Amino acid sequence: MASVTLTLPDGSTKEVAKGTPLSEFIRASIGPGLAKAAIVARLDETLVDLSTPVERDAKLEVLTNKSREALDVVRHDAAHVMASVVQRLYPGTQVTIGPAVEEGFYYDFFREQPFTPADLETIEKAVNEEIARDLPFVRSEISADEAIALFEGKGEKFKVEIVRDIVAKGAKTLTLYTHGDWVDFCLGPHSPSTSKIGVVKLLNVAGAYWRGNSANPMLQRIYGTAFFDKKALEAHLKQIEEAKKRDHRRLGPQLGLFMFHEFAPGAAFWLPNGTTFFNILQGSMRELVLANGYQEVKTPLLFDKRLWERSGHWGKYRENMFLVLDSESDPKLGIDERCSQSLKPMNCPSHHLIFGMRKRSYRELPIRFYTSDVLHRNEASGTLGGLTRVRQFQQDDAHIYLMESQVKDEVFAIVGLMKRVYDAFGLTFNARFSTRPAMRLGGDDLWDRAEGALRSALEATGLPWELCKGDGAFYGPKIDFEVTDSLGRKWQLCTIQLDYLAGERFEMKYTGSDNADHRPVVIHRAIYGSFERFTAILVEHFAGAFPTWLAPVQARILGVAERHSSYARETCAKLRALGFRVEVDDRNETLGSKIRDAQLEKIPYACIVGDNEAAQGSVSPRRFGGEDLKAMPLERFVQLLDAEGRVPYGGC
RNA sequence: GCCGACAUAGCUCAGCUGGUAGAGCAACUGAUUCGUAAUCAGUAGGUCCCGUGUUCGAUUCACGGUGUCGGCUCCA
Repeated sequence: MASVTLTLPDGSTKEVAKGTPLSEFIRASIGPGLAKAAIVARLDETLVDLSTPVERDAKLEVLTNKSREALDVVRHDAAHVMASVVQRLYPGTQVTIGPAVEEGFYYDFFREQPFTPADLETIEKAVNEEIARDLPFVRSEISADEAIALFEGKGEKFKVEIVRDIVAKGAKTLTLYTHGDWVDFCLGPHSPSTSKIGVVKLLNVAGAYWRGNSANPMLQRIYGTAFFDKKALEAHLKQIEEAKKRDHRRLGPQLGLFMFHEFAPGAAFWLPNGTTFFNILQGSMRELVLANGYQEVKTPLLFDKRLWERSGHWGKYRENMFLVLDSESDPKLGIDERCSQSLKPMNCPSHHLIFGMRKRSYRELPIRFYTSDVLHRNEASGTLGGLTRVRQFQQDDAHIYLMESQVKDEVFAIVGLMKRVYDAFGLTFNARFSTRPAMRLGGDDLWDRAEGALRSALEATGLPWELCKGDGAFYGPKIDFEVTDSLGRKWQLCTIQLDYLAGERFEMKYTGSDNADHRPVVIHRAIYGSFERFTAILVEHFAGAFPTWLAPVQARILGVAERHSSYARETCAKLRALGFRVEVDDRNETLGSKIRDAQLEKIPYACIVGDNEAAQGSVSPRRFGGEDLKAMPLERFVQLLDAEGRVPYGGC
């Protein structure tokens, strides 16, 4: 019998008879321990079932419950098991798809009646029973016709649609997986049997459109998660709890940062502490950009719709714009004809108008206009949520007008500013470089130059980045930055976009050294993204315990007894005069309870003042978290605040 | 916008099948004058989200609306 060679991760090689199932090979040639622990295997680059026969020379890696990819596989297993249970418990329910996702898995079902939380409990229990039954996952192949007949016979319209699509793409045979008496069409791989899954927890049920298209029927998506053992599941649930505690929607009002009201859905009220916070973000960004060649401008909030017609937004994004009704317009007309103005949803066109106010020289370039005006976008009601998705917001928005030859240096400079800002907050980030999409404007030579400039700028920064082929905007390539917060969650904050279209649309031009007119290239860029969203991320990143330079209240002076009030107030006044954000707590409460409140409000320093401090002109600061710095002269505390209170990226 | 859930005191939440609401914390008043995460006592606090309906009677049931939450779609 012919044999083939498998190369193991340690580099050793083993001969095996051709056609031997992997599981056999692992048991016989590596060890029964690993055979028992194995969940899936990687043959060369592909994940495969352990039942797969070995047909050719390959590299082999056996994945066990130590592997993240194996976890994804059993989560997919769990989705299958859940679907089988749901169809048994709720006859008539149709199945669609059910993949593993970042945190677990889901399965989309079609059923008229909604699943209730009680249903989820029932399903979860049944799923875990099914896991305990240790049913093997059995793989089989059938022809396309058989597959269609099979699912048509079951009345599974959605499955039939998927199968037909795959057949249309040229597939002749399809893979099925069966566990117990339940069968699904699926590419796999799956683990050997249900007991590999460990433990399943169902989390919630949500609506989802069939194939993600709002014109299609609404399905019910059941989200769940699976782990190899209970301990890991509990750790995960704890992590969800921790994230909940940090939720900016809860902490924001609690810390006096912001609130919402039903009279203005999607628009924040910035409370005193929040306004201070906002102003710190805004002021430090202003200092930073002004020190780096930007010019701040302010433009109207309300614009004639002709501006949006010129920019191209009126045709495509009118749905999301707040229109202003002309009071004298004819009520019989459509809304489009009755509105001639809208609140601005973005700053770019108004910056373009400033650029175009007069003839520009190449000597002036790059010109950098910075604005943090209020913007309005009429987002669909169902999408609103906290500060991350709002209708009214402000951006640290800038548009840079420059020659193509300046793009590389400019992008490099922007990334440098961004790095300074994100480093200050302890946010790590990675870049994604998006190149020309299929639908695009401009010739290949233009795109070659544009992508080349962006890429070389990125490479010059030395930051890691990944290529996203074809994800660019139709008017130019872009770089997206994704930051990772203290809980490991990723947020897409900003993009640097190259725009070759705006120059045309707004007939922008500058006179070059050749005394001829040229179109400038435009760069759209923001570092925070929006102040609202950035605030939300920072609140959750720091769990509300901001560093001294960012804290709305940097220190609170606590009198030990009421007779220390006047000294507390004097001290507070002195610190305020020096520009620090300080307040006094001279309520008739015990020191312990005042300390507790300062701690709950996450104020960086609680300064205790009593008889000793009043006599010596000192304070006894206690750091957030409990560290007692003991009595120190006020001047020393001033030095401390001064050092910690400085914005790490303010100015130059 | 779509699917589902939720909305009770400032906050966190009780309130079984319909009979006009309760706790803790916060607030207020008084006592207490205190040294690093909650001093004690008392008082007050409600359009049970809004509207309509069913009912002798609605916080509770039905319908409509608003907002919020979990998702989908969207995010120039």
